[in-house]
Amino acid sequence: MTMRLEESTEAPRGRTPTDRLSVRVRQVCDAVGSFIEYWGFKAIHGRIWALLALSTAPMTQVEVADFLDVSRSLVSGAMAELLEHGLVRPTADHRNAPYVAVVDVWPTISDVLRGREWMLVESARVALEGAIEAVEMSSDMPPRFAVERMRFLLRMTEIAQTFLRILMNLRVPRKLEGLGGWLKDTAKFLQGLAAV
Amino acid sequence: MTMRLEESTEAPRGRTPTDRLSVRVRQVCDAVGSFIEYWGFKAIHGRIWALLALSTAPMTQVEVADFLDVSRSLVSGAMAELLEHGLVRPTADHRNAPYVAVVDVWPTISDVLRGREWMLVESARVALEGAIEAVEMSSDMPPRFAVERMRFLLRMTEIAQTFLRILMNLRVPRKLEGLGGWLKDTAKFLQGLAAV
DNA sequence: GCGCTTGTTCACAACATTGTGAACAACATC
DNA sequence: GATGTTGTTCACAATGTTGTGAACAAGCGC
Repeated sequence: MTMRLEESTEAPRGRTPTDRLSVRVRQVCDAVGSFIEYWGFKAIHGRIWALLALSTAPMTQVEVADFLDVSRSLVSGAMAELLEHGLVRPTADHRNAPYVAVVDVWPTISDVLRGREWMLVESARVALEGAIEAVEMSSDMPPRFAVERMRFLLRMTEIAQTFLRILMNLRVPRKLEGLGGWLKDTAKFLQGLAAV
Repeated sequence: MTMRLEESTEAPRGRTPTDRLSVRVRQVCDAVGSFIEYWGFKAIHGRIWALLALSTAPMTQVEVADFLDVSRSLVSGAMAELLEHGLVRPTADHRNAPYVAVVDVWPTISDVLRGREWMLVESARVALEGAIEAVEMSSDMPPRFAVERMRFLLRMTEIAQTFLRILMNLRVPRKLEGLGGWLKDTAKFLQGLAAV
């Protein structure tokens, strides 16, 4: 992963707007891009989504490409993927309809957790089960591998799966006021745990 | 990120052990590697750590390289980084002391959260503040960018920081029994939230 | 139809990442 | 010391990722 925290000082290529506000907005897009990149998407997805989320009007791919100073081909591909994930929506169903951001991103995060994280934990769990079985078969003396360590890790994968299952079913409040209370409860609870 | 869920069927290069148990253990190492790769480390880190964690005896770099079927140079570099992160420990302080895994990985996870995630959120927050200021300066009519959207996102970054702060101070129980109760409490709480 | 804009596709360039092998340095043992 | 083993470093190959530009397709307005 490349950390792109510094803003770019390169000369813009063409119709890229350079007024104070646009520059600031582009910085936000870059920051969201870096953030989202860390979570398994590509930076360009976050940049496009952030721009659409901040724009008052729907935007075409050309407008997005110009604003973000990237090629139209890059926007085209990324937009198709955003659409697939339901993170972006065309404002009509004809070809050239401009796009808006879908602000409620939780369903997508939930999908990502289900799709990737679950698979990773599950394959670790299966591998551990296989290894435990193999240890019990073998009659190494002295034993090369610690079966109780394996059982510990196996238990950890099961715990992780429990967590993921719960997270996947979690309903995060959509509105900010609801979220505030939700956050407060959760924070208080976690702080209690921190004191253990 | 490359998903390496299938096990390798290539012919081993040299002294790589191929008995049933070793193959299973190697599968576990690969699974842990894939998992940890997703969390911002390299797969090789996870593989080495898992191997040391499962091994009953401390291992030298050569033994690790042979078992995992990779070059010594790769192990050397990765081991240095693991040491730096405190995920691995030499069993003595002379040069050729074999290594063992540090099982308590929470401090490192905490460091990662502080180091990367915090920076990412913080730079987004700063960028948003800048953009909000720029909007208030400008007198666009009609406005091109939605300042209330920005405020919403700003609030989200602050919430994320609250969470991260709490997580960073969190004490996760070291022992499995303690962890069981901890997990149970947390799960119950989260399930409560899910019902909101 | 014709021109113009928009979106898509694809081959490729630029770059980053991961792992290798060979040369070397640091030790241990004889 | 000589010898062998272990760990480190570095230039590099192999591969993957990200973004480009040009060619093309699909619409829209005339």
